[in-house]
Amino acid sequence: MFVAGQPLMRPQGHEPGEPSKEGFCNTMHARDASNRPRGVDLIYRELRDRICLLRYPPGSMLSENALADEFGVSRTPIRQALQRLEFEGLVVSRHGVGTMVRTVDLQYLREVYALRLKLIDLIAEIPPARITDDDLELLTQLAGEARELRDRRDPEALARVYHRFNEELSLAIGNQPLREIADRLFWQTTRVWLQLLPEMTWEDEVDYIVDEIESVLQALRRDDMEGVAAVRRKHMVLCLGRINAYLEGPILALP
Amino acid sequence: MFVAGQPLMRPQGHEPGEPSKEGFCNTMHARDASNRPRGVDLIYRELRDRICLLRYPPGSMLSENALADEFGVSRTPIRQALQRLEFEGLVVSRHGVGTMVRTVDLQYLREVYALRLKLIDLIAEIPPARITDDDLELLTQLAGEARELRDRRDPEALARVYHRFNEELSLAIGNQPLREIADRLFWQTTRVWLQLLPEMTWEDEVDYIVDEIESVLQALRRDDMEGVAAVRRKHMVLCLGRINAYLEGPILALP
DNA sequence: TGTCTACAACTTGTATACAAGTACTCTGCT
DNA sequence: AGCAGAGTACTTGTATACAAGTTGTAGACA
Repeated sequence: MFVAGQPLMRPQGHEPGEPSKEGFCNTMHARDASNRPRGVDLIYRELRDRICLLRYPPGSMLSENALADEFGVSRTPIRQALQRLEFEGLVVSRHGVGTMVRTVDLQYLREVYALRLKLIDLIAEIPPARITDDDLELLTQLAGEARELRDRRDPEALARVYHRFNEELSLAIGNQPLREIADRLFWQTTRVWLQLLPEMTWEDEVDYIVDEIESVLQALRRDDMEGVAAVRRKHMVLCLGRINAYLEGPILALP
Repeated sequence: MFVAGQPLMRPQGHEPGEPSKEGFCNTMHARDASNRPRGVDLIYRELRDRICLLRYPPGSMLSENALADEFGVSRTPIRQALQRLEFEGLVVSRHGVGTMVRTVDLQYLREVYALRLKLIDLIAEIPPARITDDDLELLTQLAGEARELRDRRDPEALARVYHRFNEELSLAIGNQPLREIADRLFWQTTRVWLQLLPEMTWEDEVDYIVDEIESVLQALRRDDMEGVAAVRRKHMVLCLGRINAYLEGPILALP
């Protein structure tokens, strides 16, 4: 059945026999030479993006057969990607019925936002990973891309910018399990803002995002992680306020 | 490809078309009438227990074919369970080689423990779920079971008691995503203590656990969640101290 | 017309055959 | 002896056929 290996833990380094990779990740993602995801991971990311960019709105039915045809693979890898999306709460599968993009449960959304607010403080307390000049450069570029969208209403593009912004900030989290958690919670909630964006004033929303990116950028230049946390907290609360205004009941009762 | 459903989120309640279930869970687990897991979920839990009880020591190779034979199913459900275990960081699969129970990475372990210590405080801050008398009764019983093990050295049984203790406390976490996160982190770290238990003094370890359960019980009776957090924090730090004593470098540099 | 039933057309879940990859062994040569 | 290389016996990953389940619909019948 199983071969009893050395029952001791590995003192430091990497998995035995595993090729040395920078940024050893718990859930290792398959990547090719150019560090781009491939295989099942590529499918997973593509589907996640489609869901979180509302190309698959909540309630949509996803067909394993159709996806298999589109990606040129069999149902097996598709099912793996969908199973992962189900673990992360973005879809739900039922035998004989189909796989549906989950609608957002308000109670769950409240709890996720309450948790994310708390985690922002935690992230600031923990010594951050090193920020390179390239990272700051990318953030500057993202702020520019967002600003350019002010005169061209393109919600999906704006959402994509925000996703990249979040991805970049995630890299600064100096605690790997916390980073994984923060990412999961982000993807669980990011659809809601985009869903309500048509009801908002476009220019205001662009300005909010530009302000958030630039404020974070300034704080990062000062190595002021508490400042980053304050900015993110402020914008999250503001965003929640705007969301609350368009929902029947308030999403989050602030403490 | 997909049918555009109602693009609005569901105001409250449950998934449309989903049978009303108490304790709506994000990652819904298949259960039969008696609320016991079945199918893939049963296999997943069984394998997770075997790994965390060290019946599959770190470094062991798991054979999909052997597991399929043992559980009387094909490789497909086995692979689903293993994939989930891989998401949660307990095993690692490599094409052409096999599926190995992961050894514990010290750096990752440090980060998980640091995070768990922070989350304990968070759990206390959030309004808890209601504790029933049945829960208190179960905790009392668990303390008794642990006490009985003082004269019968049975590490696996003691670990099982502690797992049930943690499972019960998890139910008191009033924030569902936080509960899921705390559970995952628990299963990622619980092997380490058990692994080093043979080096410890058996009676002392039993006493520690009995003390933790009973102290938590007293705090719960007072509805003192901050007290529960204090007890858990204290015991986690103590446990870390004992672990540090038997490892080359300290696992966690306490702040 | 309303209702109940059987069926057909889907869906996801499972079993199985095959492809791809790795590691070890045994052989043959230097 | 030492070493290179083909081959073999495993492993996981993928494709496909089939089983199980659900839903809507057509049709018989009251």
